[in-house]
Amino acid sequence: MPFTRGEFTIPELPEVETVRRELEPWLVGRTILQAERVEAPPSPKYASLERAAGQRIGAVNRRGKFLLLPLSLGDELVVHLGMTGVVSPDPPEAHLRVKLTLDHGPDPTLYFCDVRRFGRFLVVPAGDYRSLPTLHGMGPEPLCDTFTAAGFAQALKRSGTPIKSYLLSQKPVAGVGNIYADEALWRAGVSPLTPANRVSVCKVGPLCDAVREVLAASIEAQGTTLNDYRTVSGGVGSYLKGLNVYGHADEPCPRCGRAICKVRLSSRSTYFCPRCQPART
DNA sequence: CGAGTGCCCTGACAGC
DNA sequence: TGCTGTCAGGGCACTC
Repeated sequence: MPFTRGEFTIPELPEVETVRRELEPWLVGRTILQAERVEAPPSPKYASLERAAGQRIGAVNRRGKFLLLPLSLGDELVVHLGMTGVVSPDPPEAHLRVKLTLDHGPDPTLYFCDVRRFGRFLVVPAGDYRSLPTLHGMGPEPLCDTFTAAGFAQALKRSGTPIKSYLLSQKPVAGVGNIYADEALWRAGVSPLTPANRVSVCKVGPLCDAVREVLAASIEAQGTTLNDYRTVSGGVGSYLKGLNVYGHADEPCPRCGRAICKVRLSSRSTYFCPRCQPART
């Protein structure tokens, strides 16, 4: 689900999945004739991009917030939208970073626009994610059967870092961003500051469920929000309405009425209810 | 090696 | 009006 701030939409996992579904029918089977870096200096974020030329796109997959496009000559195109990345068949007015020329067919040019340059658009040997440590060490997909309470419990034992920080690392489960981490922890009644390996046993299952529910609900709301976003800026309100704690500092907790607290954790804004999410060991 | 910090990058916005 | 400072955050380099 997109989180709209001003004119920008922060891509969360559901939006990346939406992008994947849009790219699939467009790109699968097409051959990349040319891959160019535009308005961007050489950078690891666009590593080996030119290797994509001459290769056919075999699929459009997703892992967490990464898009993975296996190519015909043994490489893989890795795309991360970062904060402001947009993939489109139409040229952007500014901030164009990558241009892919495709073989014959509709919409023969793919433009990657990224205002804040947090995104990536690079080529690696297929499955070789050593240059992308987060992808390399990524946990199970939250909406797949591979994400289980038992496995989640095992993962949480491996770290003493605050549970929210650990969720953001993508290691215990893939695709949880700052907003969803706060919302899931609130739903489960777990303090974001609790060390991962001290989350009480009886809370692991609920937190596992909360992660799934928050992401599933956001996917459900995606269409509506996208429509609003396209029409005007109404998408902001409709999405924010669905959030219980994120962005609601000093407002009453929807569950107990106590004021929502805002703190900095891992250089991220963190919102929680001190009553519903007590810090206990 | 785990944990913590700060950088990247740009635009919106508040305050003076 | 126009300038300055602050905020936003996914991933990763760096330090301890």
